[in-house]
Amino acid sequence: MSAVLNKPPRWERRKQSRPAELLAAALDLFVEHGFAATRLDDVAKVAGVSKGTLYLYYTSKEDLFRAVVRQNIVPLIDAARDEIEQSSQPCTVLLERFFLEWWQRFGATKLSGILKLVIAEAGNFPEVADFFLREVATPDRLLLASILQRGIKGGEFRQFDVEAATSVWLAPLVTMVILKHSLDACTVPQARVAPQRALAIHVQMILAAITRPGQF
Amino acid sequence: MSAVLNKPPRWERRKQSRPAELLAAALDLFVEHGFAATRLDDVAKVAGVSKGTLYLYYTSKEDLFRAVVRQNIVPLIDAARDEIEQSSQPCTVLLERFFLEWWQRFGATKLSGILKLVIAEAGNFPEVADFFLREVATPDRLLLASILQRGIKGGEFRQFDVEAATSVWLAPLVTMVILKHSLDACTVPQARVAPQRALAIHVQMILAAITRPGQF
DNA sequence: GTATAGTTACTGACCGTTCAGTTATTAACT
DNA sequence: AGTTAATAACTGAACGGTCAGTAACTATAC
Repeated sequence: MSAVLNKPPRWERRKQSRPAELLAAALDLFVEHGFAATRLDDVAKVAGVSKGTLYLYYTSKEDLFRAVVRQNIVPLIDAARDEIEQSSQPCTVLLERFFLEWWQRFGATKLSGILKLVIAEAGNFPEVADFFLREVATPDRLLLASILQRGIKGGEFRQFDVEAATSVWLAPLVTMVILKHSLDACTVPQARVAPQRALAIHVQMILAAITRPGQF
Repeated sequence: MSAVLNKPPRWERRKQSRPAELLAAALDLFVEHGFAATRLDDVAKVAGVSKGTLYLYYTSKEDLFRAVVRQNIVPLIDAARDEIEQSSQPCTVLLERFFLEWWQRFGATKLSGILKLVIAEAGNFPEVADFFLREVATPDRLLLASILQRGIKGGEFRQFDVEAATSVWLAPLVTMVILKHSLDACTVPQARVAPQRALAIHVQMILAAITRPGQF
């Protein structure tokens, strides 16, 4: 009669780990379905809690989204900024690394789905787009610009319109991300150039265009 | 008392013109808000009818969308195909015209908002994306491919992987369209290269890469 | 006066958000 | 150690608003 049944509790209190688990679930679902089409019910279910719990930690869907970006993407930019500022490598090398690691650490991962989401839904959620521009896109452009500026100041690169160049040269990365998360993901297999190869050519063209001849 | 008040009718029966008016309204709203976020109530209101009337002419939201594409975009492709088949101009000229007129007749107009919509919502509405690929994207790629093939056969162009090239060379057009309809439209004015100039360089690079030296 | 283009009112599903109530956990007091 | 009171993490039903689609009705035009 008095056997210790020791039934497991219906749930546990894990205040420490809930936020991270919710963010992980939210990241996956936002990437898969976008902002509007992601249901908070589903986020909660994937995180193993009820929807009410989600609201204990985040005040709204948008708040949840901001937290996802701050946890997953903003640190990437901060780390990159540190590396660039610390580094004493030639700017040609810094520039190549910028593009290659942008793709490796961001473009090729599911994180890039967030960029696609923002671009796709900017019109319907302007505050979300504003937030992303402020905390991610603009800092990212400034990072690239800082490398270019340094290269010009140090004489490695010739002089040119840095602001325009950053926009233009980031565009191919954005395209690759968008295709990866839209048409590529859903239908007929399209003939596509491998990202690595496209990147290599991109960098090669840029360097050919701005490196001072005979430098070093 | 018996003054002829001559009150105007509360509405008119205009079976002929309703469909076109509904399509025009739908095009504008789809371009502005996307597929999911466009309300059929609003489409009807802009067209000057009630939502019930919309359902007299189109069986569903998706049906309405297909009609918008068939009325506005498919004819562009058919017209282009005719022009290309009829034309006896050199393929270098045909190729340049393909890109310039792609932009003029489609990219620069609000029609390109439909392409952005499809890319943005392909994941959530796979049937819509499939339809668009079948009736627009693939025929468009084949159009470009046909010019390239003809150029190769006629000796104007050297031999190369036409299928891969079409995908790659359409990508910049797609990027320009997407940027025009997302971040560009909503926030901080970004430094951007004018589409015309980007196109000119794009064409120039392609021709430099594939024209047989000394041809003509 | 009748066929039908058109309207209006409705249904049912969906989803972000809230909150009253429930349960695991901790602390306090025997 | 065992009982109990207090706390706070968590649940899930319900609310309020939205919207695609439907159906019952009405005015128009011939």
